[in-house]
Amino acid sequence: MQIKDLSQRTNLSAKTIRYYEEIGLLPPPQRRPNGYRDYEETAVSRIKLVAGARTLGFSLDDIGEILALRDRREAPCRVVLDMVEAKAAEIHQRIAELQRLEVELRQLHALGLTFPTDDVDGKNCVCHLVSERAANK
Amino acid sequence: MQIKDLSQRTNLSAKTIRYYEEIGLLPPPQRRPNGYRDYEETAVSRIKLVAGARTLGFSLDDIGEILALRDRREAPCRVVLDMVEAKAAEIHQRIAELQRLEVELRQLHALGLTFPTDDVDGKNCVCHLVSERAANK
DNA sequence: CCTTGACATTCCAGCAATTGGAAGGTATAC
DNA sequence: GTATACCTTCCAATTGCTGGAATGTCAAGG
Repeated sequence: MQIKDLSQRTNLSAKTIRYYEEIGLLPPPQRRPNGYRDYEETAVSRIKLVAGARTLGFSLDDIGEILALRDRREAPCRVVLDMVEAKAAEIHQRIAELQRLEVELRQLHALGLTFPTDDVDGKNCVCHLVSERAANK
Repeated sequence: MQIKDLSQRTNLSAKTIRYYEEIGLLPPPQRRPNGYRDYEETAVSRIKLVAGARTLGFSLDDIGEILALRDRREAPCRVVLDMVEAKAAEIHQRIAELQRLEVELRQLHALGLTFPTDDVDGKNCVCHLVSERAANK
């Protein structure tokens, strides 16, 4: 299987697949006499695991850990389960932060509307409000 | 004013301030005879604007735009107001994405718990579920 | 006078996860 | 022979810093 085929079957670009190989996530495949990479069927499932984990928000580092377990013939399921839980918690927290930020932006916008919009020095407009944030936070 | 003083008054590291200068967000300050940067009072408000905008989630590119307006003596308030609104919308969308992701992670975790945790080949455990995501999304 | 410490300077490298492009080789069809 | 669609490697860019190395400056204290 050429890299293009693998790419199509996993929805990852050939570029990305080569990159994963470079950083050690994928074992270097056999090469054809012409130097082309020649993948076996097993590469598909390995990459699918990587791609699936990526879309769930896991870092390549995390994924490397999972694959390392599998390569040592230890079942990674327990670890993956824990990681999934941790990632959910992490995202939960990230959401909370972003929600706070959104509220703040909306408030800033509302307040900014009550100010003139032609204040070059920013002494009395939304820009001033932005500047003042630095000190308060 | 030395860079350290400026750093303390803006809560940005000296490293960061130098970096901002390097990418053109801050004008190169005067130098003392010994080569040290010597800032004027105006630098404080400029950096505060940058820092405030950063904590609101704006990119340095966005901020560069704002500062460019100000430097041309055009009031940036209108533009900033629009940017604030756009950023709020952007974050709103990001939150929605993350919420979908969190739900998915929680569901995956719940489902994964019903599977054995000692499946090395990943044929029947949470790992398999992760792999399958790639094809479906 | 010398040393110590806290400043300052520049430049180089690295993080994460790709992506883009250049420069070149190869395989297949027409 | 040539067009095209692959393939290869390597280098650079993205974003926003941060760390470290190597070096210079300045003030205080013994």
